[in-house]
Amino acid sequence: MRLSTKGRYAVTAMFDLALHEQDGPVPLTEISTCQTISLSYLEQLFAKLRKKELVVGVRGVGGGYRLGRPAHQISIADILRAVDEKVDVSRAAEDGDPAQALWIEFSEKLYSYLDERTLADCVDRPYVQRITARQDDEHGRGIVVRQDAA
Amino acid sequence: MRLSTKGRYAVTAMFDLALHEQDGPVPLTEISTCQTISLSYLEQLFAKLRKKELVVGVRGVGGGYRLGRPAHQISIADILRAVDEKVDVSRAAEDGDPAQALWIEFSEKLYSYLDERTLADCVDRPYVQRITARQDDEHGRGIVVRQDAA
DNA sequence: TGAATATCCTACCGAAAAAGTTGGTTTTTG
DNA sequence: CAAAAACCAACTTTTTCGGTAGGATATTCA
Repeated sequence: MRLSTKGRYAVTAMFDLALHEQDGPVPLTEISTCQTISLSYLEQLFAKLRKKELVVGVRGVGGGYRLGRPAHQISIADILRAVDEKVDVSRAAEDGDPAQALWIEFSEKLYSYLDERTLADCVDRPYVQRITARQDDEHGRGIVVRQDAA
Repeated sequence: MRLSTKGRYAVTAMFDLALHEQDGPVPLTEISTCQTISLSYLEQLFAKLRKKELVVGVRGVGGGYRLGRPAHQISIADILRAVDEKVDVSRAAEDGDPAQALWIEFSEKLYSYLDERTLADCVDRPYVQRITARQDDEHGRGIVVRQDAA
């Protein structure tokens, strides 16, 4: 189990894709500038996400990335596992140490918790829908904070 | 938020202390040999735990470490925060990016989940079943997907 | 008193991971 | 063709992880 800034980058990027799911593919340049992550680092993360089929790349002008499957079928744990590729929760399950056994028990609970949390759970809420609705009417999507919505 | 082998070391060590709470202080040499972690690395971790008053050191022969307070008052999140000392969950809360906002929302839920899991919960099972039964109507896995509770 | 046990403390080290950089190539659209 | 984008690989820098080394201090017990 691992959860660091790397995982946060991946999850927030996936949030972004989920938020703009109906607007066609989201280019990484947008996420990069919007979230101050280097483009190439994002590319490396998305290579892993694509390998796990959590995202689909669309090449060429107007391309970008889309979700690999519906948002309610992608859990946070899926995303973390994809970018970490270190799922050895049970490093020493057999040595009979009680404290180790308790850790395994705990981490399994944590995983099942993270497996229950889908992108749809996190994104589909009225508050966010209102925020993004303002952005989506414009095709630009560059700067997030607008002064007026004319 | 960060969760890696470092956090696991700290948590399992704290499990150990909680398990032997009534047997007097537990020396780090014991945890070290029992769990194949280097003594000095453990000492470094416990320096941080002691700074946050999660443990109390007892010097001299027959010494070791005891819990700093009752097991039901120490959460897993407490332990992780102590050894990570990087609690900047809200790295850019104000820049208005919806995806970032969603991450903050999510990580706060995760933290509150980890804050409810105390050492006592993990070590002393029957006691905990009562606690968690109070939290979510469904007993068992402790899956808290809904957050309607005000 | 002195030896043994243990916490406490500081500095340093090597390996690994994280994060970013550079410099491309393909694919697609206009 | 030019621009926008995914794709790809090699590289560098920075940080963290886990460990090593060498102590100092406190306590117990013979």
